[in-house]
Amino acid sequence: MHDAEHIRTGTKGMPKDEQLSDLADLFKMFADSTRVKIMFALMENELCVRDISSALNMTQSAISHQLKILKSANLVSNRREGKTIWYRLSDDHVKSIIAQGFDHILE
Amino acid sequence: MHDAEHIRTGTKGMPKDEQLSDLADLFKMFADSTRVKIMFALMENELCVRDISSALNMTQSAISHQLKILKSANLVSNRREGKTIWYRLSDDHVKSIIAQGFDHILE
DNA sequence: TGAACATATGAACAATCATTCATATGTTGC
DNA sequence: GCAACATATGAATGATTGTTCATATGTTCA
Repeated sequence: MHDAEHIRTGTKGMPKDEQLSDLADLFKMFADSTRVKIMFALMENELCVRDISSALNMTQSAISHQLKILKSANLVSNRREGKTIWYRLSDDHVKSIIAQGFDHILE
Repeated sequence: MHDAEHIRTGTKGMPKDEQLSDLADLFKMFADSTRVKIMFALMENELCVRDISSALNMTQSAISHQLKILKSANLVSNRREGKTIWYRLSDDHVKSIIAQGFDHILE
């Protein structure tokens, strides 16, 4: 099911400190409601910064800062098309992680 | 696969603001390496505070504070047995969420 | 080239948060 | 009751971080 099945099942011992730090850093990306909203918005369509700003009713600057953070974590990618820059989720793991989180919340 | 399948697949629209905040709050619990290490340690066995303190080489107080936070989020539970208090993961979602995170990291 | 638009970025500020230190609470056995 | 042990808790502090404001970069079109 998971590449990290041995982790879910608790076998093979504790990973290295650095890996657990990386894991915490990954979850940090999902630990802010603005970033979660951005990723959620990107689940359906590619969007430009202004689309997201108005969808979340937030400043262009705030969104831009967060997109940069998400990009540095390789969770979103972008492409330029003239003046506008289109953002998208980098891969399906984002969807999986969010869905898994919802599973816990919706119980 | 998931209770929140419609989320993973991106159908049914955007959840309420409060839900996305709750989601961010959940991931906040995994966004600190100390807490991740604690949860990891609890994957195999029930442990008491002192067990965890020495396993992570951290202060009893620091661990106790984090355990309180994890407990308030219903991610860990405990039971008293004389002087010692045993902690355990509340349910398997914790393992699933961590495993999912590792899937992304280990790519 | 210059104006208009879209996005990025740096500095500053307020808020959040993890750890430490000191101390309190709770439990056991004598 | 009292000492010894196990854990919890409150206040203080240093570090991290999200947003804002002002401004810079980059692109198009006339």
